Amino acid sequence: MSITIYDVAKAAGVSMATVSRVLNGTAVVKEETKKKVLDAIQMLGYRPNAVARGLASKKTKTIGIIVPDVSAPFVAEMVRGMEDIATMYQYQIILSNSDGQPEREIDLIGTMWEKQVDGMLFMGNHLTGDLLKTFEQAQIPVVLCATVDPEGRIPSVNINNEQAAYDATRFLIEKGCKHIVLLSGATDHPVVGKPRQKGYRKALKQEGYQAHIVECPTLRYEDGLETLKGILRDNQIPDGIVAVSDELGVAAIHACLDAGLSVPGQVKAIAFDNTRLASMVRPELTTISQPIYDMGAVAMRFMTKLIHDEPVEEFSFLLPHDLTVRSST
Amino acid sequence: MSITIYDVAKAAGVSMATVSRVLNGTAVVKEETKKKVLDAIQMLGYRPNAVARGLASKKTKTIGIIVPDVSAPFVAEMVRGMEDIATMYQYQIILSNSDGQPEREIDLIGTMWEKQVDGMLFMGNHLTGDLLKTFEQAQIPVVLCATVDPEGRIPSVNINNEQAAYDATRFLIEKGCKHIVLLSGATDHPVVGKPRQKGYRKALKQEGYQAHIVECPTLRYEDGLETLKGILRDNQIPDGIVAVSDELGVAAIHACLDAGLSVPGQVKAIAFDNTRLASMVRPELTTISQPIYDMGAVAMRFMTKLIHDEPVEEFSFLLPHDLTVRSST
DNA sequence: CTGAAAGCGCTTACAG
DNA sequence: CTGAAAGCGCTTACAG
Repeated sequence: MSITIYDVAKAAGVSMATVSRVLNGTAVVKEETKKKVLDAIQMLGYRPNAVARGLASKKTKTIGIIVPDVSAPFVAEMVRGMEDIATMYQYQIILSNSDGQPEREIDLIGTMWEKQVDGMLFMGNHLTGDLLKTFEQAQIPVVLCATVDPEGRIPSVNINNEQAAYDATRFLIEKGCKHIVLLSGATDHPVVGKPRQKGYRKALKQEGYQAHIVECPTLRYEDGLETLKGILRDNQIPDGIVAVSDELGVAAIHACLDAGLSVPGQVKAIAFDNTRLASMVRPELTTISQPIYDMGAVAMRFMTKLIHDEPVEEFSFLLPHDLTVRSST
Repeated sequence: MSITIYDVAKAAGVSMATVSRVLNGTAVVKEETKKKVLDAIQMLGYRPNAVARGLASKKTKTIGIIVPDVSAPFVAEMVRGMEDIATMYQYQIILSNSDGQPEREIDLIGTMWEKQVDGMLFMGNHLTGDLLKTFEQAQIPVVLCATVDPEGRIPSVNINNEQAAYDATRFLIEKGCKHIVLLSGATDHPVVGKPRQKGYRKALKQEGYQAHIVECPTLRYEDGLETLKGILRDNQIPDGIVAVSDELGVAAIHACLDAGLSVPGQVKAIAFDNTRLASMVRPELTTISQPIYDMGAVAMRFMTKLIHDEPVEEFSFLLPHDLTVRSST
């Protein structure tokens, strides 16, 4: 049998309510009584049962996090940011991977709901109607991270993707590139698709250059390599490449080098994210630096505000991005 | 107010106990009654409160995971393996980062204990006495992952690090290398230190070659680069490098290239882990492939066995490693 | 400042 | 096959 609040109360010669009060600091307790309680706790090695507390107080001090895949570096770093802030506010996290599958996402929301999480952080692709409905049913605060709700119904933390893509493209233009390919994610993707294509197009249009958008099935290196090889094989050799992830950017560099093209001499490459990978290639990758860790941290901080009913000014956060220039451009 | 089991019971015209039984399948329920209950659940959109269930049943269906840092690719992939198996067995995970700090590790164990996790998966460095004592107090199953207990008191999942280091070194020797440097972790580290140094030494000794071990403060790229530059600057140019992580391996390649040495022409490099990074460099990195995902999966699978008191044969798992040959050797 | 008691939403012997 | 009731270990009005 483990030690309960009852044992502590008995040992200290007070009521359970009093023990609870010193534990939670929910009311003033005479200094002397407090000391007796603390001593008893110490002596017995008592640890409060958070599950019982959760049932009684209807607050579990845990936040659910749903992401497509923790093993992706971008996601892992974001989760780290979330976790650090959660710890700071004495919350723990329940983490689940959805692989971006809508049914799984809904499933996970349900399970977390059953676990009575105090809030949920969500990273995904499209916000389907079913998803929104499930969030609504769960009746707990939700914050999106690196995920946009085109209709702004749910608070979210992102960068300005359109502007970032514009900046990246513009940078290549200023370096003298005229035939710039965009290695894009799925066109209908609300983060790595549409808005970045828009920013890219805008920059080209200003110069009257032709757009050349290629969708990659995923943002992973292997797919990037494949896609790029296809482009180079068709002899549509660009002089600039904007890739929507560092992995695609590295793939771009390698595909060019493998084809005998010099980087940044003949082809310049710029990417998105500034994960650690960007500096682990030669030439090192110029990239739009996203504050990935901060995005997770801000999302979690915002969550704590929502949970504690603190006043909030903003609703959709757009964190600043930056251009980290290295030797691939 | 949310819907409780009481509401369902009333709607179905049965007792709470019966609802509980159909929910958990803990006893046979007449087909007709069952249907009534299921209909009521459906109609009301009832979801059982897992916290209340946890309090009553003393099982929370959650596993605590403590790792140094999820944002490290090795760790992230391992965690993914854990999570997938947990999902398979209907468990959820609480994830925390310790940054390898002993006090923090002990703290986290305490918090997870309060949360009544059914078991804990632990990845860390040294198993201090305090740590072991805390595990013991918590009275729940613990499994180590990519972490060794030199005295075998706690079940664990690893590869045979000594053998792996031997294999890597031997491979370079067979490729003709005579001056092989080991880019090692801290010498007293029970995973990336001692055992790998031992395997390395053994392989060299067989040939009568001289050992040259250099400790890196961390296993990260930046430190590897720094360390390697020091070695090359001292004009102690090796013809082979064994690095204990892929990041160090990539650093080795780049340091050599930057110093005008050809890889694998003048210097051959081999590393550990086979994370995705290994194939994202040129030349691609030859590396000891660790079944990272599987290590996490096996550890979690073993945990489910411990929790359910299934008979277990083994205690310390040594998963097979492999040598993935690429172009850096 | 402190205590007695109800209640959080389940599970689980115990009866029948 | 099903129900009534105790109990899991806390918190929280309510009294005093």
